[in-house]
This record gives sequence, C-alpha cells and structure tokens, in this order.
Amino acid sequence: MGEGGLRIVVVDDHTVMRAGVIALLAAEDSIEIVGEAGDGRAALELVERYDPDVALVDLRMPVLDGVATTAEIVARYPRTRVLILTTYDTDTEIERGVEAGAIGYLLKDTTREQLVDAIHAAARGETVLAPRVAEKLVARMRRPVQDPLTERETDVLNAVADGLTNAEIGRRLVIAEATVKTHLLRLFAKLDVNDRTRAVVVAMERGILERP
Amino acid sequence: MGEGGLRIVVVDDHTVMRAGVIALLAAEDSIEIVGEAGDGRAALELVERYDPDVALVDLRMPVLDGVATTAEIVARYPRTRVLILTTYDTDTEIERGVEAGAIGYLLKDTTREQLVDAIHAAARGETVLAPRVAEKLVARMRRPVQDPLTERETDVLNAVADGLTNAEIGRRLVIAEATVKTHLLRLFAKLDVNDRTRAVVVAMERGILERP
DNA sequence: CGTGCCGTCCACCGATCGGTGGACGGGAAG
DNA sequence: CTTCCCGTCCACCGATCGGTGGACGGCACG
Repeated sequence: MGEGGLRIVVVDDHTVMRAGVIALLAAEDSIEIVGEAGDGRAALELVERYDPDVALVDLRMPVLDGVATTAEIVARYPRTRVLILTTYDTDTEIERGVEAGAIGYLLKDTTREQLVDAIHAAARGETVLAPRVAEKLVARMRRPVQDPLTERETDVLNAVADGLTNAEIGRRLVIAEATVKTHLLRLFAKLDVNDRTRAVVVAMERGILERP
Repeated sequence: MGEGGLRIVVVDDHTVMRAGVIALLAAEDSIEIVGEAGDGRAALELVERYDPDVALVDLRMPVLDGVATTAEIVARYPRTRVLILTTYDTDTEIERGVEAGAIGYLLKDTTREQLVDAIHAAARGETVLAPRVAEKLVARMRRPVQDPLTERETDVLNAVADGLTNAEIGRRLVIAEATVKTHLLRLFAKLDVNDRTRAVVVAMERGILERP
C-alpha cells in the first residue's frame, strides 16, 4: 500500500457522508482511503494505526467532536494533516477548527475536483480554505479585536440566559448581587450592548453561549 | 428503465451528500436513481420530467428550500412521495417538514439498509421516521399545546431581541409603551417565562425567533 | 517589586421593567 | 347578534436593573 499515493482516513458520523467522500475519491488513483471512522475516538485509533497523510474530519460528532479530535491529532501525530470537511460555516465553528490546528476547512458543497485538489494541497502542507470560509476569516480579522469574557463573566451570562434575576444569580454563584452587577456591566462593555437581553443574543451570535 | 424497480430523484445542494446517497444505492437493484438536483427549482423540473416514485430531499438548500420544495411536489405531483434526508433534528425543522407533507424524515446518520428500507416503505405510502425524529414528535405531542404568538407579539419580541427598551419598541411599532407591556406580559404567559431575556431564549429554542 | 487584571464587595440613584386591573373598537366565529 | 380574541390604550406601584464610583486581596508578568 501507499506507493506514491496519498493515504487518508475519513471521519464523519454520517454514513451517507462517508459513502459520499469515498465514492468521490474512488476514481482517484493518487488517493487511497485507508480507513473510516464514525467518531473522534475511533479516528484517533485509525491515525495511530495507519499514520495517514491526511485526515478528513467532520466537526460535529459524538464521543469526541471534531475540534478535540483535530487538536489530538495535531498534537500526537504531527505528520498527519487535518482537513475539516463540514456543513457549518459560522464564524465560531471556523475559528475553533482553525485554532485547533486544522490545515484546511472545506464545506460540504465542495466538488470532486476541489476536494481532490484540497487533499493534495493539505498533504503538501498548504493551507486550503473554502472561499466562503476564507471570506469569513478575513472579515473577522478586519473587525476590532473582541476581548474574550472571563470565566466568571461567562457564568453570569449563562445564568442571565436562564432568566435569573441578579439576586438569583448571586445565590447560584455564591457571590453578592453587587458583584453580579459588576460582572454584567463589564461584559456589557465587552459585547458592546447595554442590556442583558441583547447581551445574550450577541453572545449567542458569537458562540460564547450555546445556541438554542 | 424502471421495470419493477423504484425510480427516485436525489435533491441536495452538497455534492458529497449526493455522491454518498448514490453510492449507497448503487448496489441496490430495486432502486434506480433517475436524476439528481442541487436546489429546489431543479428538483421540481426533475420530478416533472421523470415522475419518480420517491424524492429524497434535503431541508437546507439555496433557491428553494426543502420545505417549499416538498410542499410543491406534494401539491403538484401527489404520486411522488417526498422523503426528507437531512442533518437537522430540531423540533422546528421536523415540524415544518412533516407539515409540508413529507411522508418520512430521515437523518444523515442512517445506514444503507435503513435508507433502502425507508425508500421502499415510502413508495408503499408508509410513513417512515428516524427513531430520534419519532421521539421528538411524540415528545412534542405530549407537551401541552403551545399557543402561537400573535403577529404583534412577535414584532415586540423581535424588538426585545434587538435590545430595545419598551419605550423604544413603542416608537418603532408606533404604539404606546403601555401596549408594548401588554403584549410582553401576554407573550410571557404563552412562553411560560417571567422576563424578557428568557422569553428571547425560549423563543429561539422554539424557532419563533431567528436563531443566531 | 510594582503594575495590571481578575474577582470580590459596597452604597446609592434614577430609569426601566414586571405585574395588576381596567377599558374600548373591530373583526371573526358561533 | 352576541361572544371571543386581538390590538390598542391608560394609571399605578414595587421590584429590578443599569450605571457610577470606589475599595481590596491575589496572582501573574515584567
């Protein structure tokens, strides 16, 4: 196996998706699929066993999600390049994937040719981004840096999203109501809003809070 | 073509997904794929031309989304059964799909066997739901009926999500602040919450407000 | 060893919100 | 035609929130 061809593994929890990738790459002599997995843990075993050139991984997966899987692969098997292939093109997903160390980020509407090219580029160590993804990344760079919330501010914000009053939040976090208000005012400033409701909405848009 | 076998069309905007479905069904003699489309409009033309037994359609698509496409097919080509095959399993998506007249709702982690069985069942006119989907539908039925918000209440709620104060909402909708409060109190009751922030979060969960 | 940031706390005030109770016209449904 | 619901409006009150200004210990980084 592997005389000249690229060796890759496919990681996606959707049966149909894995079949799709495999079908698209079947005709491609230069690429050999050496394994497939339906979750992150299984993916790590595959990478351990086969030492592939490229791992194609989805973001949303059970057991171990794509971001964690990517981080693990990058840390433990640096020879294997991780190429994310997913449906999600929100700022947060992209940011997390790239931060975790993926060398590329593709969307599932990629054509066969683009997919093949991307895998080759990734194997050579080149960064490959879907146009829509590149656009978002640039837009994000251009925006003034948004300073992240502290852990405590996030706690307070979560409680706010649960509909608690400041006094109730104080009881939940075992701090004084005055402290709750301090955290709130600081996170309002960071999110550039001036009331709790907008804060929750903006935080969801930015992926700071779980999106319902 | 079509001597005994089921004739189906595949509608999905993701190249990889279409390839996956086709690959999974290729080995199946009883099913013949007579066409594929990447958006709703193209799908309608396919159905018009080939009069398939089953249309496998994704929900999120450009040009004409899955719900609209489903509704069109059901209304104009009642012989063709629509089977939704998608990644999304939120209450709202499911509800919309089923309301639009789909005979089944599958998730993309379906195995080959399940997919084949579902297509046959759909062609016979039987309803087929992925277990996770069925579960959600039942849970929804069991829940006390959630009475829908009136148009005005939705307007107010949208403004609240934008972070406006009651007075500002009044100006935007050209009504008195007192009226705004009336609408708010009524929608609080409907959503079973007691503050504006929670109302926004719950409304997003239920798909009443756009999810960020 | 200071400087800065984080998390904590406090007091105080005006603005806003949640909640009650009532009222009225209009349209749809019975 | 009457009843119900929607949308509109009003007054009033206590609770909550937004906002200011300050304070202090702890820890990290230079």
